[in-house]
This record gives sequence, C-alpha cells and structure tokens, in this order.
Amino acid sequence: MAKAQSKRELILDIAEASVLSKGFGGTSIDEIISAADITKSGFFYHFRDKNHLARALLQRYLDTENAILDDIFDRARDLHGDPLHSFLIGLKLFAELMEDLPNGHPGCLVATVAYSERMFDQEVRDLNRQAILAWRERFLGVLKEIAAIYPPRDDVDLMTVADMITGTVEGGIVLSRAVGETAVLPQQIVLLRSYIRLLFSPAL
Amino acid sequence: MAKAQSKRELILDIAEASVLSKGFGGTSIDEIISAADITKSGFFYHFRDKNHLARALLQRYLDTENAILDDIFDRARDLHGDPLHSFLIGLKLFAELMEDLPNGHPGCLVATVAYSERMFDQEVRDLNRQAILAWRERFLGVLKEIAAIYPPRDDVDLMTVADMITGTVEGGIVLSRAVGETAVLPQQIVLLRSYIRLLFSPAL
DNA sequence: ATGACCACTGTACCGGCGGTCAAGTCGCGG
DNA sequence: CCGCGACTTGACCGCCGGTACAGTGGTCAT
Repeated sequence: MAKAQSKRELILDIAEASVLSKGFGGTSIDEIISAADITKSGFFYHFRDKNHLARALLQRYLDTENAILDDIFDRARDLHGDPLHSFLIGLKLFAELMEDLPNGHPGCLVATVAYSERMFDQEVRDLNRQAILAWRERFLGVLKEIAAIYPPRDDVDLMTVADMITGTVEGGIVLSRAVGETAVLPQQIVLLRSYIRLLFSPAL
Repeated sequence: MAKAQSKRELILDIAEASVLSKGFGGTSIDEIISAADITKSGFFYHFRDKNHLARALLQRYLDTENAILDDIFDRARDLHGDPLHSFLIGLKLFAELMEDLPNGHPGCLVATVAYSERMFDQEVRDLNRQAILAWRERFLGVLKEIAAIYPPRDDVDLMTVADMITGTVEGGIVLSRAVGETAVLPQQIVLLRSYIRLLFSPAL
C-alpha cells in the first residue's frame, strides 16, 4: 500500500483494503470518508456512486497486477532464453514474491467482483471478464512457445493450462485466507510449477 | 436448490442464492423476507441476527458438500480397488457432476466467507477454517494411500497436493463465474486429474 | 488583480437497511 | 383447553447510499 499522493488515491487505497476484507457490499462510504478524513460531498466529487468507485478500484488493481506480471516474466526471460526454463523461473519468482508478503496476499479484486456480480453494472463485469481473458492469452502465448519445443506429455488443452495459472493463484488466495496460513499460496504456485515441469519435460 | 420444507429452510435457500450472487454484505434481510413471504419479525424469530444466518448458511452448505464428496469418492472406491485409479475415477465423476450443472456452479460459500472475513464473528471464521482443514485431511489420506503404492515422480509435499484439490475447485469457480463460461470449472478438474495421473503413474 | 477552475466543505434531506421491542394470532399435540 | 412453536403487526432507532446545491480556499493564466 503505497502512500497516497492525492485524496482520490487515498480513497482508493482505503476502499481497496476494506473491500478485500469485508466485501463490496460490506464496505460503507461513511467508513471510507472518515478514514480518509474527507466529507461525503468530497467523496461524491471524485466518484459519482459506488459503482464508479468499483470501476476505478478494479481498473487500478488490474493495471498494477499486470505491471507486476510483466516485470516478473520479463526478468525471467532475461535470465534464461529457453521458454520453458524461463517460465519456470518466472513462476519461482512469483512464488517468492507471494512468500515475501508479510501478511499474506491481501486478496484479488477479480474474485470479489466475481462473487458479487449482481452488485455491479455490466461495465464492471465486462472489465473483470476481460482481465481474466487477458491473463488467459498472456499465459497461452508462453505455453504455445513451450509446446512448440517440448511436446506435452499428456494430451492437454493449452488454454485450460493457461487458465490453471490464474486459477491456482485465485484458489491459493482463497485457501490462504480461509485457513490463515500465508504459506499456502506460494506453495500452490510452486506445485503448479512442478506440474508445468512434469508436463513439458522430456523424461525427467 | 431443493424445495423448502419449512420457512427456515426457505429463508436459507433464498439467502444462499443471494449471498452467492451479491455477497453477504450486499444481501439485505428485507429482500430475503419479501422473497420468502415472511415478516421481519418472522426472520428474527429464526435467526438472532445476520451472523447467525451466516453460520446456519455455512453449516448447511458444508454438510451438503461433504455428503456429495462422500458419495462420489465412495462410488469411485466401489468401481476400482486401487487407490490411484479410484481417485482418478472420483475426479472424473466430480468433473462430470460440475459439467452437468445447467447454469454452472452457483459458487462456494467458503470463498465468500474468506473474502468477507471482517463481516463475521470468530465462530463463522473458525467454521470456515475447519472446513478447509477437513478437506485437506480428506484428500491427504487418499494421497498417502496412493503414494505408498506409487512413489510420486516429483518431490512434492502431499499436504500441498491435497490443498491443490480444494484450490483447483475454488479457483475454477472464480474463473468460471468471472468469464461466464461454465465449462472452465470441469476443465480445471480434468486438468488436475491429469497432474495427479502424471505425478503418480510409473512411466506413462 | 482578477477571474476561472479545481478540489473540496457544509448542510439539509430522502428512503432503505439492520436490528429491537412488545403484544398478539393461529394451528396442533397432549 | 392449555401450552407451545411459528409466526404477524406495528412502532421505533440509527446507519448507510445517494441527491442537491450553495460556498470556500488555493492555484494559475491573462
């Protein structure tokens, strides 16, 4: 949670933390404005209503997450030219990043939106959908490169494998939070890495 | 969603559907009581407050889910004596069950509780935690049986593999809902099955 | 210096929602 | 016919999302 440079960013910071711990419907504007030391009118100056807050929240979240993913997998590319090995390094870096979060992963807004669909307008739901589809394409691209060199050992659909990357993270976050063990998420990513290695490695 | 035999069950049916589509904080008692054709006092006769509703909701959900899992993996046991093959059959049956849901999986209450932690008292959070831990133990038992016969091909922690079963389902549900493709969840389960097979099969 | 604009504040109001309270109703089994 | 479980009636409270609109202090270009 970086220091807010403007009231608008401060509102988003506070709202994000609250939404991830209480859900969107459980987050009150009154609570946000008192924490941000702003008036109700001040809040509605920045966001027309709660739906606009949700959209800004989700958009900002997706931008930062995608920047992190770009960074990790770009660095992994620099460390190894081979697509399989570079991807495995990327997953390891990702797991380490998740492990270094002191209080565990704060939660994924995509999941909260998915579990409160009927609270949002079509625009927010579409944004959420496009985010998942973008991750699917991102990982599918890498997996196709890998499969071109290393034929998969099992007859799997690469798109489903791409979804598994996102799904493992989403599932790992739910588990981590529910049991209160921050280690669960990084462990799940490492296990996913084991599957990818097993799937594409020629006779380990 | 079976037909309610009592007003109490009817309230739980309506509340469950609403909580899974709008979140707990987004579900209003007024909305539940008008759908259940009951008065507000009638609602509070059955549940002292929203927290007690949450507890009853979660408890009932866990009981039915565990009964379904018992049924599936018991049937799989009957179909094949070998623990690995029986587990693989169980996962297939599970995937088929998820595929046959006409509108996709309605969502998992464990995930909604995990993503609205601060809305509930300690009792509800503990119930949620115990549910995940019970699934961990359930699958860990099976995996230990399998590993005793088929040594895993990769040096994995079986508890983490057990968590992966639960995590795949939770992640698969989030993805399915977010992209609006009911097929994603069953696909993820089938892919998990591919990993289990790959992990334990002696040189496929 | 002045005026326009940005980022807010102040105040008053609305209906919905979670929750409380006390008293009453209706059917059913003992 | 009495008691009990499963509700209803109706009045009330304070919080919350949202609306409306007039006002204010600082910054910046002219």
